[in-house]
Amino acid sequence: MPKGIPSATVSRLVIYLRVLTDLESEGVSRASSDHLAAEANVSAFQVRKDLAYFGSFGTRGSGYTVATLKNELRRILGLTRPWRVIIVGMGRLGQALAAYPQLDQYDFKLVAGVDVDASKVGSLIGDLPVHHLDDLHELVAEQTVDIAFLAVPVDAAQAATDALVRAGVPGILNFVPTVVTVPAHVTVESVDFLAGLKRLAYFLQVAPHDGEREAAAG
Amino acid sequence: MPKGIPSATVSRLVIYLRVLTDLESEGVSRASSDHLAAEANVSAFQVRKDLAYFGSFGTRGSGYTVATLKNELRRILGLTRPWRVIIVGMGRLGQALAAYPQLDQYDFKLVAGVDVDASKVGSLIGDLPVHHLDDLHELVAEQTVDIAFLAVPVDAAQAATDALVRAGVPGILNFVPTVVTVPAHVTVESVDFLAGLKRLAYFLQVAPHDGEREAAAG
DNA sequence: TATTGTGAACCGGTTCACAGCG
DNA sequence: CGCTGTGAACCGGTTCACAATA
Repeated sequence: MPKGIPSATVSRLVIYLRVLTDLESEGVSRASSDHLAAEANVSAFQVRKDLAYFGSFGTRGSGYTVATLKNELRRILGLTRPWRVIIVGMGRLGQALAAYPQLDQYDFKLVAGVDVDASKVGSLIGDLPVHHLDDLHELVAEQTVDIAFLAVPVDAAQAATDALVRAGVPGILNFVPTVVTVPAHVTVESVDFLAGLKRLAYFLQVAPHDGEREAAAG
Repeated sequence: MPKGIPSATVSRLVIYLRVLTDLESEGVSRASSDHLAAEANVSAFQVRKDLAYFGSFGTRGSGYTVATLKNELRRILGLTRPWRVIIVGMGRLGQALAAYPQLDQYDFKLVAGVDVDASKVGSLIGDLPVHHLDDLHELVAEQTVDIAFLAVPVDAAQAATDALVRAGVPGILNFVPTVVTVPAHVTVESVDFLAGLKRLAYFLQVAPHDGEREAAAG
């Protein structure tokens, strides 16, 4: 709920949630900040400080209850209610995303694909109905879309983004290796593997066989 | 060359390089830090400070020469010499990566795929020969592999990583939504779209229709 | 006694103002 | 005169030490 949370903290909360999910599936029911920290590759201070932004979830002397903390993190991250998702751009990447399992694990619900290719529009890809970009407005209104995966070619990225903004989609997960500009009321999170690859090249070049790094990533 | 460069700076250098490439293709030959800053969505101070870590590339009074600065950034980022890449895990994602164009644009050369599925090993996917994971050591030695794209299932990620480390691959671009652990002499950069998606959910939930964000991403 | 929760110190990156220079 | 390059101020996130408490 509060404001002023470092975005690095949010990234780590996502990791803690993953760790807790793993621990739970291994039957571990309690864990200390030390334990969580080791699994997440951060310091125990960091774990406690990150959690402290949102409240007190542990028991002094004995640590955290895995199931409880996991649920708190899901709640904090907004992963308890369903998010309705469309995929914009049903090329190779869009199709790979459409087939990704695990998505409904946290209530991300793929409701449709969008493309401009007449041979795709109207068909099903996987079990996703593909609509034309021109029909975006109705689609978004009817399906109350929360999030769009942007997976179009670079040249089409800004135009598709503008269309999403006009249609009222509040969140965009951008897979396109370019900067897209949106008004302040729209949230964009980027997943740019080319940028990651170039950073990697830099670190390799600067410290050949001698760099330590574990980067969070969009 | 120097040490102690903020990794955020490296991320931004990648963006500047992209901007400069765009400007060059538009026939723009000179640009000020103000101009670059606007295109990259950062402040002009930031652009100058980032560049200052590596030297002086501009001309006082008239800005930067696009072509020159672009080449400097390519050199700084290590994008002038070829990088030899293998893809580990030739599932849907691995295949999408194998087909990605633009990769050789900066001299990233896909040399092979790796999988454990007998029906894939020995075949060509796209034009990539697929080897068995057990033959990784020879493959890496023969092909002098610099970078591995890790695109295996979550359960197999750490084991595949260990194999890459043993085989002597110095850099890993990790697409798997999990934390992989490596010794200090190996560099890992992660591209985790599920993490990005969860962060997006958080920002949407915390500031419904009222969040500004432009995230860098792995 | 063990481990959390947190105010304060520390550190590093960003912002800024201006000196340096074409 | 304009724009770059940079030392210094500022700010925010991380680290730490320790008080609180089961």
